Amino acid sequence: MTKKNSEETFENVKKIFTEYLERHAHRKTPERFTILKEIFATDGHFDIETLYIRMKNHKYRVSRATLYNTIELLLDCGLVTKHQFGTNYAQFEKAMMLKLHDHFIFEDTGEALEFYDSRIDEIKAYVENLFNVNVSHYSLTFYGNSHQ
Amino acid sequence: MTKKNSEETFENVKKIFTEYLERHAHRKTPERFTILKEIFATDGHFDIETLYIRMKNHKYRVSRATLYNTIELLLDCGLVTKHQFGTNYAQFEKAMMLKLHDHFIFEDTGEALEFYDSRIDEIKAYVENLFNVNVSHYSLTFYGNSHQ
DNA sequence: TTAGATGCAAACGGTTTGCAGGGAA
DNA sequence: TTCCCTGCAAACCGTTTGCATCTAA
Repeated sequence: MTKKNSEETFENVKKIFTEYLERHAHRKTPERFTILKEIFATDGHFDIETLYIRMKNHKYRVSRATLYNTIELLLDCGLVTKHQFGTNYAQFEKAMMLKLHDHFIFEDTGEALEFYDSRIDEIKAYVENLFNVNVSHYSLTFYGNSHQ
Repeated sequence: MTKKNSEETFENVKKIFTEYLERHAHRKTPERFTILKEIFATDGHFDIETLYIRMKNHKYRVSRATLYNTIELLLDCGLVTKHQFGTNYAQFEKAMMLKLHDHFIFEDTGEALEFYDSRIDEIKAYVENLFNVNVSHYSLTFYGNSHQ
């Protein structure tokens, strides 16, 4: 992806967040946009502490309270997703606009690989029909190790 | 299921645990078997605090430390499974010997329904082949609400 | 007898909360 | 000017740990 493209992508994301904040009468503070920028500038999963340290290294100091607060907004407007890979702390990642994806976690290192298999959508439809419910989101994670 | 049958089932479970403890040179303490019994006497999910209180109500006092310790053993020998349904505390349930099952969680109440769809095994095979890994376990959970 | 297990309470660590000060609208 | 938001630090709470005591083997 070219630099121009990723800039365009971030502009889209910024617009989505801006509209979300306006729609909910939330203030457009510089902290909120800086956090959004930091999240979209890096790939992969992160937890709050990692994000906190990363922003400090980039000479931008925010409080953990603001990070938790802002992540909540980003989750609510769908720009970030939350994972709980069997640990007792949450991990996040920027939302994939193009397709949903699921995870394989290496049990020894915690490293995450991503995949997508459309059969999950069939299972989802099965569940919605079986229980007469609406599924708003789901989590599919495999855990294991290298073959031998 | 008759009373006789469920007693037989618990005898099996007790035997599995006993053999596990012997194989690993762990002591067969009364606490460990009482905890196992308490877990298999009730259905559904539970967390450590709930189990702790339930045992207290049954006039059997164990420390939380022993509960955490014993749960770890039960997980290791496959008699109990652990879930982390997006919260920051773990939930457990006795292992289903007959079939694996997955969950639908009501977002408002936290209530859990269980289901099984064999297409998950196809996805598992796909992932193992894709990444050249062995999957030791997995987690599939849908979240949502009643249809209207 | 003795190494491993228990119970208690303190420590730990991620997350939440209360509040004074600051800044977006 | 208003009152929502931020930063800080304390509180919170599920989980882990240290240690004296106990007990299964």
